[in-house]
Amino acid sequence: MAPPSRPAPRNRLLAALPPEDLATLWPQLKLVELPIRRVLHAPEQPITEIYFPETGYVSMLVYMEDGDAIEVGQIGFDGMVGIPVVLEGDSDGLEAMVQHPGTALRMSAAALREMLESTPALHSLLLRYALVHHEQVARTGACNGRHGVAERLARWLLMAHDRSEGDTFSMTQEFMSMMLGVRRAGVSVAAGFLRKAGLIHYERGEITVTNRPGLEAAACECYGIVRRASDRFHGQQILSPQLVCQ
Amino acid sequence: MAPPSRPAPRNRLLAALPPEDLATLWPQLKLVELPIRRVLHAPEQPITEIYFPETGYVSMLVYMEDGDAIEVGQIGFDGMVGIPVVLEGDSDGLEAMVQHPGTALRMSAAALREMLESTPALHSLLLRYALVHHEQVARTGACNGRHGVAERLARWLLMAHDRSEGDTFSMTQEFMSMMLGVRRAGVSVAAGFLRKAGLIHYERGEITVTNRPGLEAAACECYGIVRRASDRFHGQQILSPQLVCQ
DNA sequence: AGCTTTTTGTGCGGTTTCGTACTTATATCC
DNA sequence: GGATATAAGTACGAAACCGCACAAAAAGCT
Repeated sequence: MAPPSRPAPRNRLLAALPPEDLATLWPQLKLVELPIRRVLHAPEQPITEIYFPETGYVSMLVYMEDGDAIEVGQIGFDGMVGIPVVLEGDSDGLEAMVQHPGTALRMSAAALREMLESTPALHSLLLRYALVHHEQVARTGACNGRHGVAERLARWLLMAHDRSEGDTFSMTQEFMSMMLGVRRAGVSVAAGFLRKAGLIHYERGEITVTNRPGLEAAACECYGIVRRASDRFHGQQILSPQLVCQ
Repeated sequence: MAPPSRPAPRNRLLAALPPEDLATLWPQLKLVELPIRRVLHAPEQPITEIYFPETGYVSMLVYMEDGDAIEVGQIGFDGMVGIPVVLEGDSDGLEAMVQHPGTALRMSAAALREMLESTPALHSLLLRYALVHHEQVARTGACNGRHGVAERLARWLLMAHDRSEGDTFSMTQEFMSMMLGVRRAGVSVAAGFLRKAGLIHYERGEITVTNRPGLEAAACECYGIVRRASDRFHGQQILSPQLVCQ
């Protein structure tokens, strides 16, 4: 787990940095594993490490009094985990939990704070990312209030697909029901609907997207809106095939 | 509408600035009216003016394809309208609409951008405010997904009460139903429930909070969580009576 | 092989909310 | 004063979702 060698990082924020800034940042970064369900940041706890995912992704969760949680955002290789540090805070009320295992480049929050002061391009980039993420959270919250389970499930699967490597990823219905804030039985019915329509295939925790355009049609508008905002931010860089729209 | 004379502003962000920074900022600020339903920022449109409300407050709204909207945040004298500018963006996907009329100190986005560079205390303050607001939006979104209409209405009334001057404010059920993203008939029933419980009184668009502790008990936990996060941010400054917890 | 655990499908009654519509009461306008 | 517009209460069938429970199938463990 020594500092990785020098090829361009998969993380799109790091990849968007000017080469000289990336070189300055590099010694601070350490390649770490993101094991499934690992909590990277707990609610109201000081954030000491920040993460730039390379593969896999992280869910931002709000916990309710009754112990139930609901997802309000996802962060994969398109973002960073630890936005409160960029906003000069120590913590926030959200939990950051690994949902799809993978790897990330990690650095200490203290080192990031220093870097932000000395590296204007990094500061600007992360602030603008914070804005894009804020839009994602706002839209997700609105979607929670107004769209049905099947539409939201389709949207959620598309978001997970975007941040996965292939068309298949591990995910139980129990987990999905937690993310969407609904009953597992509700997910079972909605997922059955999507499967009968030939959009997805799944079996004991392994989900495969078999018809992505169809899934996009089944999802609510919120998927496309958040996705386009993210694409606009990341600009016209070369994207992985499944991240290219339509 | 010339620059106002020099007493401490009601806006808590401005009031929290070091006096010398406030003095620098002052010439840029202009006292303006916030007429009800005025759209300060439209979705995806460049933000040219930012606002520090003194009285009244602004709703942050997400619009759906079908034209319906839902509120994801409120900004009153505890905040600023125009967070995307602080995050080095031009716009976001939200609409900022005046919900309770009042006044604000306004400045151009361009002037703010300059100030942010030359005034570290302002920059830091507004970034930390952006974080608090982000928490509010995240929690509101989670609340939309998991709590019922009556609980959310109680929460919403408390938030409106916090940002109003007295115990009475203007608000039709039609408007509330839009904010909560539910039917007007649903608000009618929920509001009737709160009235029968003696918590509020209302009549043709005039709502009065008659039992605030009772209303707090009727609301979901989300009110207190967001409120405490805001109080923590604003620190131990002297608060207006109705903003003091319990 | 036999047991346990995990994952998924399904059913059912109850509750909430929706969509829509109709009614009543109060302002406002001419 | 009468017409019109606005605000609010209510009703009712339909739909979505909940809580719960049980069954079946697959995977893992001893």
